[in-house]
Amino acid sequence: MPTVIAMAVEEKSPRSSRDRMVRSAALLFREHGYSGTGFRDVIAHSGAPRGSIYHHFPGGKGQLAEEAVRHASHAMAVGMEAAGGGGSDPIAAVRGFLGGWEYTLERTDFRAGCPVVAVAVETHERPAILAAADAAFTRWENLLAATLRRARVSHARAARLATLAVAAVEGAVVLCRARHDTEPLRDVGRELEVAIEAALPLQ
Amino acid sequence: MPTVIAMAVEEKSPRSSRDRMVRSAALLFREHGYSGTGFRDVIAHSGAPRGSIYHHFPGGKGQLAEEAVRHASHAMAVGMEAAGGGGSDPIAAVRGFLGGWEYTLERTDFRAGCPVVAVAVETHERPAILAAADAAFTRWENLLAATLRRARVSHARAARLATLAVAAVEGAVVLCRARHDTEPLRDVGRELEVAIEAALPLQ
Amino acid sequence: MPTVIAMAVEEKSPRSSRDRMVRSAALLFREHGYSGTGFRDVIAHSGAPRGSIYHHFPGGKGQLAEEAVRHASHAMAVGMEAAGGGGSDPIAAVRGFLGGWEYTLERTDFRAGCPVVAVAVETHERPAILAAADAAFTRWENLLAATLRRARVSHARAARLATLAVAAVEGAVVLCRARHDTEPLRDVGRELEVAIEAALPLQ
Amino acid sequence: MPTVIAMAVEEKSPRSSRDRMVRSAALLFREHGYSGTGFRDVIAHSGAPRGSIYHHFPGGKGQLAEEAVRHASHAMAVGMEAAGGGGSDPIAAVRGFLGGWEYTLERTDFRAGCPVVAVAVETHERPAILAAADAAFTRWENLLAATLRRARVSHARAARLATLAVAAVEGAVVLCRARHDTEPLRDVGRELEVAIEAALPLQ
DNA sequence: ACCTTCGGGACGCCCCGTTTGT
DNA sequence: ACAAACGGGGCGTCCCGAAGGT
Repeated sequence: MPTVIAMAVEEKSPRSSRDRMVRSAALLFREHGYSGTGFRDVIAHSGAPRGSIYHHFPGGKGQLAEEAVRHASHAMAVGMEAAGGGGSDPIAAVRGFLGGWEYTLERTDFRAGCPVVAVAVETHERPAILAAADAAFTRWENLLAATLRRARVSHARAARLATLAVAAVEGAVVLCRARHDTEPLRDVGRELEVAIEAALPLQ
Repeated sequence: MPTVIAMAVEEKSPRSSRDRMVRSAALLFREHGYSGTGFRDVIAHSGAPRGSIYHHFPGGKGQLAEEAVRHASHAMAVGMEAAGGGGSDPIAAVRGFLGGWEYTLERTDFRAGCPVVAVAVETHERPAILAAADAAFTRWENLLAATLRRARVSHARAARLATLAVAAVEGAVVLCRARHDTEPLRDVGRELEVAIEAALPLQ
Repeated sequence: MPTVIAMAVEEKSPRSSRDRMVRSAALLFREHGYSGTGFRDVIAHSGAPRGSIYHHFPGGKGQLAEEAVRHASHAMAVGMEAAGGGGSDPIAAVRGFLGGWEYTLERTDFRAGCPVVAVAVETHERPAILAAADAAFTRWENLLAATLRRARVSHARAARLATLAVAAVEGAVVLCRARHDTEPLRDVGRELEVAIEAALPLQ
Repeated sequence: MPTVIAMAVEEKSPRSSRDRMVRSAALLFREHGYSGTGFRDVIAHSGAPRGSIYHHFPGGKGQLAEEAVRHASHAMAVGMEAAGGGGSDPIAAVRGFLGGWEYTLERTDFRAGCPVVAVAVETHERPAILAAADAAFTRWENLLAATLRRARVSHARAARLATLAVAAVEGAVVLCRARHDTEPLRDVGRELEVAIEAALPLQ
């Protein structure tokens, strides 16, 4: 149910002013990237007061990005688990991961990609930003790898396949934005399913 | 021969002041992204005169990015062809593609990624920029797909596998930058090889 | 005894949180001026709690500055009296005044000047700040003038010489900071002594 | 002729946009100090365009301050020479120096002091700012010292008296601003004259 | 009484991508 | 082919309240 995943990322009910800023940052980063998103944009999008930024994020934009990445990481993980990430069907798990992006791309007319990737493609002074991005990717890989292992794929193979899936889907999202078409994501999905089925033990 | 590829991207002998700006833009985009790279940086890196920008690029920063993407697209394609992209060994072709990135990542201590991805993750007013990125990805896919077809993989399957390869490698480069480690790229490479071999017809 | 004077300004044992803020403000003003010193700096330097500012100083930064000037005025006056300002040797009194600054300049590597001057060179909305500065200068002049009168210098002459001394020493402190050298202060001291001796009645 | 001096500082006919910025900076620094004067104020006062600042002063505010100090230094020196600084009457030279400030203070209702002092009372990252202030003070001292030497005062004594005069006048300007009265300046002037006359050789 | 959280608009300096004159 | 000049926005920080906890 891709909608569920996307909702986990996008529709989380706004709570505090601070949370809204983090969520807005994630939403804006995935469209305009880190450098392309200004505090001004975050303020306008979240409706948060301007003077509160430094109060909530003394570490400045870097800290905001760090938390936005963690927020996106968590939201996606929750969505993946809801889509079967806790079970033993790796195909379903990958479909959930992939479907979430397909939904997001179409819903935003290919303006939005993955905020974690958007932050990770820029060199940052603050290494914690990249560390948060790494943690996000690793978490998603672990979710998929666990599903594969539950389907009796070997530990090492499961890890590699999970890395392949995360990398391929994230890469495909970029291709889709450039092509203004979800075909790359669907093609990647089909081949990932083939690769996973081939890795499953007989019966 | 990764070195050959990387050289094709990085060491192309500078010719005109205009070419140097395009090349510098590509080198800077892959580190700091589109918005994170200013004209000032391009000027400083290329040594070109300040006032020449709008003489050479009346379309402004967007035009420069467009040409930088085309430049990177071409350089990478040349490198891939040199690494076996013209032959009938798809494994070698993928290894060439992948090895180029591994070399670049390590040489720059993971500061540099793919300039095409860096440009594609931001929404642009000028659609031609994304079109150029799409053309780059498509060209690389076509190179790999042609190799697969020459190895007797069906047309449709070859296209999908090529898309998987480009998406997975580009995604893995992002993962590697976040992890400060080339392991994701190597894992992706191993699984891509497995998938390709499984797709080849029996002898 | 210059050390005594400086101690009176700098080492006064901290009492209440409020007093520490006033003292910190004086110490920071003499280095960075009024506009160059923010509440943030005062908080950090004094260790006072952030939310207490407007409890203790409802008049805001202006009130803090006013009290800082009064604090500095008093501390300097105490030091001058300790150095002979209560006696009948004007030369000793001037030496005490001057020596205090020489000590402060050297101890801070010429980063710190007179906080009263630092506040007086800026136009303020709140006139009470300048009034406090005027009171400080006047108090110091009166101390020196009283010593001169006790040495039998006429009332009017004593007042003028005291003004000269205060003005010259304060001006010399500024010159010393610019020159990163105490020579101007020493030169001014020598000439002030000559002028005072010339003003003393024979025998 | 104090008016002449003040005109040299204040009424210099504006030439380039850049010169107007430097002049405005000097005029604003003398009222609000270095930190109290923002680029916005300089822009508004000079009428210069905002975007030109970084073009004309790549060194930022520090460079602007440096040049403003040099501008003030030169203007004052020109005024002093016009008021007798080139002759052999030290009393006239001091009167010219002092009268310029008296005129400025009254004309601005004691809002304006010496821009060089205003800059020198703050600690600066850029040491060149303080160096420029030192050069200004030294230049003025040398002008007065030369006059004293021409009146046959010994080299060393002339230097010390010149330092006393510059320090006392600059200090007195600060006192006058605090007191909102030119009396300190007049008192200092009388005592400086006495001291200088005492230093002159008998006919 | 004392202190904290949170908020609030304005402005700090710097630098951006661009246009205007040669 | 280039330098000068331009207006707007970058992030960070300013000084100051409002509301509430202890």
